[in-house]
Amino acid sequence: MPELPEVETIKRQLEKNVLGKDILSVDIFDKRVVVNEKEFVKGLLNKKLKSIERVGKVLIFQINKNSFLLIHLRMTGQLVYKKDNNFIAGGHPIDNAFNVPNKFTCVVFKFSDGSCLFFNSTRKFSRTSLVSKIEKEKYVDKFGIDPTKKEFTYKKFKKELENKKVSLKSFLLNQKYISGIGNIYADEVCFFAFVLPDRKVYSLTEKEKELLFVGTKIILKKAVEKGGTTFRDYLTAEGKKGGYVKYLRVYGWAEKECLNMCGGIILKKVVAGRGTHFCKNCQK
DNA sequence: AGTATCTCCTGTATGC
DNA sequence: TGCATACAGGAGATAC
Repeated sequence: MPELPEVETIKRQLEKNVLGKDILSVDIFDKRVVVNEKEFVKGLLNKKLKSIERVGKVLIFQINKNSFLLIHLRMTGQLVYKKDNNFIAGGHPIDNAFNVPNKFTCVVFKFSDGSCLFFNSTRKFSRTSLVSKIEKEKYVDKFGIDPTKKEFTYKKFKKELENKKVSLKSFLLNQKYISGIGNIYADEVCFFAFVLPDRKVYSLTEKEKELLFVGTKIILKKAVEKGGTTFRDYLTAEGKKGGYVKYLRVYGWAEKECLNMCGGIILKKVVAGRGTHFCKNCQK
C-alpha cells in the first residue's frame, strides 16, 4: 500500500517526466475514482501540469493559480507513466505493471509528446479530483506534520502525543497528527522504539517518545532513499526496485523469528482495526 | 468532543 | 474442480 515513501518516489519520478506537457485527453474508465468527472475533464484538457507537491500520501498537481489536481492512491492505487516503450510504475505493486491499459485502469491522461499517465486501482478506493485553491488549502490544512520535513521536531511530536487516549498504532495512522504513515511503517516504527502498538499514547515514557520520534524520522527517510517498498522502474535495464522491502523488520514477518535474535516470534493481531505485527519480547 | 467501528472494493488464499 | 468465505486496509461516514 502506497505510504509516504512510495508516494514521494512517484512524485520525484513524475516531476522529471510530466511537468510542462499539454494534456491532450483525459479518458475515464471508472467514474468511481473521479469526483465530478465532467468538470474534471473540462478543467484538465489542454492544460499543463505545472508542479507537484506531496501532502501526506496525496499528490497535488498545480494546473494554474486556482486549479489543483489531487490524486490519492489509497490502498491499491498505482500510477504508470509510459513514454514510447519506457515505463515508470509506482504505488501498489502488481505484476506486469507496464501492461497498460488493463482492467484496473480508471483514468488515462495523454500528453502532447505521445506519453501517457495511467491511473490504476484494483479495489477502486483511490480518488482523484480537481479543486480550487481554497478547497485545496482547506484539504491540506487537515494534515499533520510531515515526518520527512524540517518542521518535524521532537517538540512538536511530543505535543501531538499529549492527552491522547488512543493506541500508539491508531495515533501513527491518523493523518491529522502525523501525515504519511500507513500500516507498514507504523509497525516498523513501533518495533524500532521497542513499544507495543496497542500501548495507549498517554502511557509512553519520555525515553519511548524519543525513540518513536527518532524511529519515525529515520525509517521514513531511509524508505524514501530506497524508493519505498513498491516502486518499479523499467527505464533502465537493471531497474531500480523498491529497495525498502529488505529492511522491513516486522511487517510481513508474522510467525517468523524476530530479527533481533531475541528468540521471540513475530506475532500478528488486530490493533486499531489493522493487521499489526510485533515482537512481544522486544516491545513493551 | 473524542474515539471506535463500519463501509467501500476485488484479488488472493484457504477450506470443504 | 469449484464454490463459498475470509482477509487485506486508507480514510470518510457513522455510531457510541
